[in-house]
Amino acid sequence: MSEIIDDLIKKTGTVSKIFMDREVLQPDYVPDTLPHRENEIRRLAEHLIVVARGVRPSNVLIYGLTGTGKTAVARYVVRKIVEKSASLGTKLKDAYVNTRKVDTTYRVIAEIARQLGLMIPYTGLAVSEVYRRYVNALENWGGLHVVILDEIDYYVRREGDDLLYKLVRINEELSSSKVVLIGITNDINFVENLDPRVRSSLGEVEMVFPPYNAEQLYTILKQRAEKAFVPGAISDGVISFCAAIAAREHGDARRALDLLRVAGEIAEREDATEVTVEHVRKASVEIEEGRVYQTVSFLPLHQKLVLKEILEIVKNKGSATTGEVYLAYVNRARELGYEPLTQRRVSEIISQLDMMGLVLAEVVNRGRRGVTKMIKVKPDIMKNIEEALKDLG
DNA sequence: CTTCCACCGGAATTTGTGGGCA
DNA sequence: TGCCCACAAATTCCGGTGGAAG
Repeated sequence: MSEIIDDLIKKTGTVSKIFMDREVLQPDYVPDTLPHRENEIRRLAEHLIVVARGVRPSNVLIYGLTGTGKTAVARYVVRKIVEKSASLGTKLKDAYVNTRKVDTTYRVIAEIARQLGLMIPYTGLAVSEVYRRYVNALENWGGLHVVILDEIDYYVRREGDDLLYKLVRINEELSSSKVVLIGITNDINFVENLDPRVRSSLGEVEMVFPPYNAEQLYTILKQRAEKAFVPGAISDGVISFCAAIAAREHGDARRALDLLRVAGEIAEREDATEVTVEHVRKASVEIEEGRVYQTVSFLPLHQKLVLKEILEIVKNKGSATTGEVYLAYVNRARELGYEPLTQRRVSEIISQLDMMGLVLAEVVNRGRRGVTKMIKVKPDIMKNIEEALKDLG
């Protein structure tokens, strides 16, 4: 046992043969330069720079698929301008909220207020109270608050656009201070469901981020790789292989960087001196397997039970329906001494499992035999799921 | 052409927990 | 102390639905 630990310490404790600075490849790392986004940076900066004269710029809406640098550009530009504002003597602060992670109205405003320096308890207050405190704090402070709302499409889909409406009109309540919104979304169509007033205000300025192509991904990876890896530990060919894989999957730079990092980690684990194409292939598999295993093992009890029964039925018959799964689930739950959930709930759980990519659930119409979900499981992840489900016995 | 199955999925409501404020 | 609040999971209620069987 202790040899294993010693061995690990030796490996990580000594200088790595592969990594020079693995931080550079972490998803939350914001690099000093963002290649192929120079135009977007300039446009956003030009738009926001009027804050230097104490003027409030109009709100901005940024579109683009995942991993196209929307968040990085927005945060980068805002950060730079806030840094500059100190020397210009303008009062400027920023707030960044990912509304997919911070996913209720209360938590979004609370988070914005907190980043202005307020102390807001994480529950107990009314939403309107938090809003009031935020407005008061803004008035007392008398500056300009740049608020970045990331992934707002997810938020609006769940909670509606009431909060957005309030935020968009917040300046009417303020005299000494101002708020600027920068909205970021993956979904171009989501604006159509917005209240017209919100749409026109938020969309005063719109920016679209196109996906990266393989060539651009290559330069991005190359730039990071030079900082992240020991010289000679990775070749251009391997980098472009990563870029090609990611480009095939909609030009997602985050994916490409993940791939590079995990490939490096595998190489390190194997005690290799160089990252090879083979390591990248393994990384690609490992990322997927790890994702499946992780999501399954963190599933709550009843979700696991449902998934288990789905697997059971699919193994026998190739596919399952909601009714079959529910029946099997109820029996199993009783057997184990748990009170079964209702069918309505189980139906929802199946939909959730589908969204997580663990099963494929398609709503099908079987004529007189009713409407149900045809549930299947991709054969290549079945073993992974079973492995993660072992503890259910 | 009509019926009618076996669910779907939206909406409202409940339950239980953790907490704020005066 | 009493009243108000947020929130996730679950329940209750119920109006659809679309195509194979009749």
